[in-house]
Amino acid sequence: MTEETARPVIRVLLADDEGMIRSALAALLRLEGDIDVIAECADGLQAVAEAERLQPDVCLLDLEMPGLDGVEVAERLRRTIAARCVVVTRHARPGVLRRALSAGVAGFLPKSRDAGEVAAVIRRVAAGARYVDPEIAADALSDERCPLTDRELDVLRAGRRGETTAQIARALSLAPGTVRNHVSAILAKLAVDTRQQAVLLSQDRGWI
Amino acid sequence: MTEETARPVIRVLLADDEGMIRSALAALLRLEGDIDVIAECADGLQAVAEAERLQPDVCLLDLEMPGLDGVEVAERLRRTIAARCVVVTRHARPGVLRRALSAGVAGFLPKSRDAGEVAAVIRRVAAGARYVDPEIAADALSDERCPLTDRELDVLRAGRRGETTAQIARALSLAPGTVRNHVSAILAKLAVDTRQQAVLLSQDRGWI
DNA sequence: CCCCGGCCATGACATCTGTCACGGATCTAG
DNA sequence: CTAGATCCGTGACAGATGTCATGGCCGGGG
Repeated sequence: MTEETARPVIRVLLADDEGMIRSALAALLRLEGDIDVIAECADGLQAVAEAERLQPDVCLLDLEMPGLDGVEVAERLRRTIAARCVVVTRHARPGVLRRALSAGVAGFLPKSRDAGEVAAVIRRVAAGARYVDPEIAADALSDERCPLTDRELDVLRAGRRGETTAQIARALSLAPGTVRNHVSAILAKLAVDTRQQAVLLSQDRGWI
Repeated sequence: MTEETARPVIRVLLADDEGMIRSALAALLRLEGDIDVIAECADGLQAVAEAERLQPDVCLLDLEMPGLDGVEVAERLRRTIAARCVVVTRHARPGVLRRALSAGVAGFLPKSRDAGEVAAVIRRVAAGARYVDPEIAADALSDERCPLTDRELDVLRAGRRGETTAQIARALSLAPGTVRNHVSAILAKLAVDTRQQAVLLSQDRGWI
């Protein structure tokens, strides 16, 4: 980089629970002259803490992390620091993208893309632009929004591990019959036959 | 590398369905003087075809791939070419390790490890040694084997997406009552309450 | 040989789950 | 205010699921 003033070093925080990809991305980014990886985090809470401490220019956040996921991290950081966030995800679905954008995320990149693109996206985002993967963006335009009501999503979430009706009812302080009713509505709306299929479909779409 | 004769270049085939980690690993490995990435594959079938065509020294295989998974690829290659295989996985469970070792895999590395270790493992494996992640190996020694019978595993697999009893019965050419009986045995053995919990537990343990 | 243990398969029965019709609460539009 | 729409909560009913007892089939000992 010959023009340090025109292109100052971009300070990047990296968060991904998968050690191999985290370290690989960090190594590749460090090869770029204008990018400085100042922190590597393995979960969402750590990412928030380090970001608030170090005030990076850009946060590169994996979506799937224990504790807080990438979008939740971005949402918290929006209120406390000025960093711009890029969310990277394995399962890039329109629902997830919508969630990310409404959390103020500046970049959205599926892990199916080449690692070489990451540096380019970081530069664009650091320069104030937004970047959304074109393919996902196209999908998001012509897709169906989640047809489930809030309470139905609660029920689905409470039963996503195969919990029994009685357990869900206890967790949400409802009568078992009410839970069954919600489940019934969910199955009808999603046009599937069992709870498990409803859970899989909703996870696939990024609704839960 | 000053001694090319003592350390000839290791020809590596790389297979991972996640483009970002595949390209990142390829880029890092190419920085090593003694490693040559000769192929990058996105799924198991492609990996088998390319391996048989190019005869690599080492195959670095992701476990989770569409089509054939990493262990299945290793199993096929064992009979056709001399390449040694390293399996890399996100969910490193004792059951998976056992499956991998009985397929003749020479190296086993979870994705929680640092990307820098990959090159070292490739060198050791290429030199004829075996490498198994010490942490997983320790787990594998003191663990419980799958208590389910073959037929019970069939039923579990056939119902892993939330299929209905009737659908499972049709898929396996059984009476619905028989399927319910197997399911009942599964739930008792795994000490869980629903099919979905049984599926999740078994996937977690690497049994299906 | 016969018995035993494991696995697979089946039908009857009890329980759980999904469906339906209903009432109450809240919000919006007219 | 009232009508309509939407969502939440509930109980009664039918059908699917899980449990149990039973029998056939094989392979390994006594």
